Amino acid sequence: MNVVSPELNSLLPDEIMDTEAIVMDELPAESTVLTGQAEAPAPMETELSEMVALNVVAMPTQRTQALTTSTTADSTLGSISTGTQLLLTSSGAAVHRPATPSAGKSGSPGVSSGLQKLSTPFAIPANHQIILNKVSADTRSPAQAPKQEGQKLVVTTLPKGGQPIMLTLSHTGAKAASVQGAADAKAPLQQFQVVTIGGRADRKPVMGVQAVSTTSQLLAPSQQSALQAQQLKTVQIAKKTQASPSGQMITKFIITKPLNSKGLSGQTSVSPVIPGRVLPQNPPGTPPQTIASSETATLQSMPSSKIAISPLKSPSKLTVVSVASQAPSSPQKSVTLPINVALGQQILAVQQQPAASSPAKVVSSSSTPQTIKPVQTVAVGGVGTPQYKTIIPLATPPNVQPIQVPGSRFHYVRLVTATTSSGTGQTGSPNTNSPAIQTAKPVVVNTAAVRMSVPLVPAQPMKQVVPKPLSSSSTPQVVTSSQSQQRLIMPATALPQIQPNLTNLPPGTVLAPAPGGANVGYTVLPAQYVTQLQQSPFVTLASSTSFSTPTSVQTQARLSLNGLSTSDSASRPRKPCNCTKSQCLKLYCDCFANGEFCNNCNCTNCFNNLEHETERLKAIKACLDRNPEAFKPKIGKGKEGESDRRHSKGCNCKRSGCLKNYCECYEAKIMCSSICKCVGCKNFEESLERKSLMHLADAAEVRVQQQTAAKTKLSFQISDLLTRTTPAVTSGGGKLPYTFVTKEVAEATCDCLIEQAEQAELTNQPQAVAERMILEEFGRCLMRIINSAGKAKADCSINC
DNA sequence: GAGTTTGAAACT
DNA sequence: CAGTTTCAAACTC
Repeated sequence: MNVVSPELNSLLPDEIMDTEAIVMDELPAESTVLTGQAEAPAPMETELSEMVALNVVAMPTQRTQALTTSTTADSTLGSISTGTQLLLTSSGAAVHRPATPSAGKSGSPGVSSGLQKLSTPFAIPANHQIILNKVSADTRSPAQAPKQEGQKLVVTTLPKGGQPIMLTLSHTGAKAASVQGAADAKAPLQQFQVVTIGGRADRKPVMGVQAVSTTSQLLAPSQQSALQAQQLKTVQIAKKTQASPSGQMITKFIITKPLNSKGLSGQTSVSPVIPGRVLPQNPPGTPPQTIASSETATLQSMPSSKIAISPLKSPSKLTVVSVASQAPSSPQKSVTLPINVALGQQILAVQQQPAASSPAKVVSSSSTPQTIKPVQTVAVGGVGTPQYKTIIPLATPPNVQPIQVPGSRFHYVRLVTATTSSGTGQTGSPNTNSPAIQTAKPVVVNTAAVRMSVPLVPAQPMKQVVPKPLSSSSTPQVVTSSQSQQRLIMPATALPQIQPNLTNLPPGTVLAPAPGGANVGYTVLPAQYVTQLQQSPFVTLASSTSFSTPTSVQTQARLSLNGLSTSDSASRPRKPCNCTKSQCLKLYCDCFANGEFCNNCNCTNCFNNLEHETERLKAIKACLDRNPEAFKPKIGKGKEGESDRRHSKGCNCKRSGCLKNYCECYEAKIMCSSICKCVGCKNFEESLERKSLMHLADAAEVRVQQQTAAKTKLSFQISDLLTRTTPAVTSGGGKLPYTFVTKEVAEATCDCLIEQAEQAELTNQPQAVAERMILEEFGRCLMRIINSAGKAKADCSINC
């Protein structure tokens, strides 16, 4: 499975891609010890054959089938008895540990290099489905990042006293050990994903699970701290057990890596973004946090899916997490999760695809709302710098839409919701006919090298973001921390039954929407984008629900975008472009240059959208070839002793004197610096022209603000007056008919008052005089209304 | 709104 | 790297 198609990948700059591969091949069927092909090299550096699908079929005896890792569709299932611990390692060491000594064969001790132990065995509930899409790549320092071969992925369940299922995706052997041991401080950190599927949200999370990477074990504590050792990620999902059509209780675990949306674009869908919660990232070394989900999640990745990752302005990886409950009527369903990341933004596409009719694949689970812990946090283990993520459940309309974030760059997010499954579960893209999915394999584990695009933009401080909760049942949570790259997890739809639990999701990790689920998808968005998301027409933030845990909302550092706070940029929606010839695929286009999709623009023949991903990626590549820093902010911090903000390249103005918006320095409200090559520059500190212009600009801005405030105030006053006065139209009474004060009348009155205020201001009238003029005008307006009403009343009495 | 000006981006 | 062209935004009327 390709994360990025070879064609597209070749277009991406090498420096932004890094590969981390874990490949697990088929595991022996009927084997308690499941061993994939150790050291399986990634077929391609750019290829992710990293779908990890673990399908556990819980029979009445809670038999668990799992652990088939392969790119092929013929993987067989291993049978695991109830309460067994399943340990998978990509290194070929997949160990099935029976809970009881006689329950099964003991796994190879060497396999559990990174997985130390599970404190308490858990029974595997039926009908559990989890899909984890794992993207393991250090996007920030790809060149320095050795390939992660020791990644470990732990999947466990927290059901009714059962036993956890643990998947360890680690490459054992001298190679992995040497790599890990020799990892320098810059080496990307391995990440753990622990997915816990529990029958109840309030159940105790897998606190006893300790996952220790090989690197962590080899390194001293101080080294681990420096390296920010692999992070344990725990996801607890409360599930609901439900019988499959065949009558079998099925627990499905699917762990996949991001999929490329190519070939799936036609089927992709984007749902409105609904606020969810902000999940703080655990600092390195902190115990994993657990989030309980209220529903059973069935997730399945499409093997052919790809993920296109383009340089991010922000080094953080985007994580899309989609957890949806599957409709009972659609036992067979698969979800394709195309992910595209371009221009520093990460485009996430999640698409459902019908799975082949395999009993093992058939999973029927109805999402059941369950009590969820009010405060849940998801720690996102970023490499080097932890990152918060915004996970947005995707809403129903099955289409793909970009999410625009004005003022910020690289915010592309493709949201594809898992559509409600039909009886046949036909919602998938025809292009994603991967055998692995169509052929129902109980367990498919694929981990492959991922060549990730690395954002070259420094991390930005986060602004305070308070996503609006969507449904009352959902528990959106906002958790902030001092960490940069905070992100929110936002439910896109009111899906009471869904409460995905995501903890410590690694950057780039994608959790696919449950196939046939309740149309729920999750995408991770940087917190700084939330503001735009709330404003974007593409994203509907439901305000019907309030956070159940308002106290969890914490103040976040404000993001700085080109020197402007996120709130500033967010409050000023980006202007729509008017490109006609560039197809919005060149830096002429502000949308493209800002890493945004065109949205509500006036452009013609626009290719800056999801429908032209290939062209867009090529354009991005071309831009980066010309200028590797093309998508970096132009306004950065200047040299020491200079202004804090300056243009990275400097302007080249010749005729504008750098006092018009033609000048990028002036436009950014910064003065020209020594690196500018402008002629006749007047944009410097002592410039009288500049001061004059600034003064005028400030005065104009103040005037606008005052007018706006006055208008708002007067409108409110008029509205209040009208609402407090009971309309009374009596046939013969003396009361005036306030019903004549219509909206139009009120607006006209406001206009009159504003006009009066402007006149007072233009004539430099003192404030007291101005207020008097306005009040007098208001009185005249009232009199006119009264007179008109009285006249109309008289006319009515005559005519009627 | 049409036309002009401007400078960054793209191209040679 | 420099000169030229293209492009879209800013600006003017």
